Amino acid sequence: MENHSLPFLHPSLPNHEIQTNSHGDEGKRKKLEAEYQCLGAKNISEDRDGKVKSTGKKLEEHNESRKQKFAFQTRSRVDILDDGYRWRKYGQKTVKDSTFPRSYYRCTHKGCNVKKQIQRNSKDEEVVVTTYEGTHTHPAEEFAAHQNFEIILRQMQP
DNA sequence: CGTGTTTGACCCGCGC
DNA sequence: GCGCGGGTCAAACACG
Repeated sequence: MENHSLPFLHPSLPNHEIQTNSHGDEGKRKKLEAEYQCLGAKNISEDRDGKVKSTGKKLEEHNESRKQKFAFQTRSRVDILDDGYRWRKYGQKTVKDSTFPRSYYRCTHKGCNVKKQIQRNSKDEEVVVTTYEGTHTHPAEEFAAHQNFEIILRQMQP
């Protein structure tokens, strides 16, 4: 409330738990939660150099910038929540245990490699699982983030 | 024209 | 080693 940016995009935010509003797939949710916590604990190195010549892995930069993942669920009809950032879709895959595909977004900014994936639950169509990965290195645009901030907060509280 | 979406191919880790 | 599941690339396309 004191900042313009959303709380789940802050680097200093601890690992928030996934909203346990689902009345089904509790085991799966717990598994997902554990996975996310594990991912948040360890650092994920991104080495996607296999495109050109994957003769060997280049670990030139093993910086300790741990990519944190943060997932939460919201109840909304539309799966695109404008959080004040500009996202460019770069992929869409179908997950096995879900009838709806999962969309992959990336923040369109120079040097800001923040990824975000949006998945809709197959059981409850209204439930949208949003997973953020990384931290923005630039301020967000301030047009409608305020409104959506309130909406998301309202949806996140039990 | 510039920017974002679509969509199949490709890559990679993992289990068998 | 091979198939599968998941993540990404990038060319083609759509739209202002």
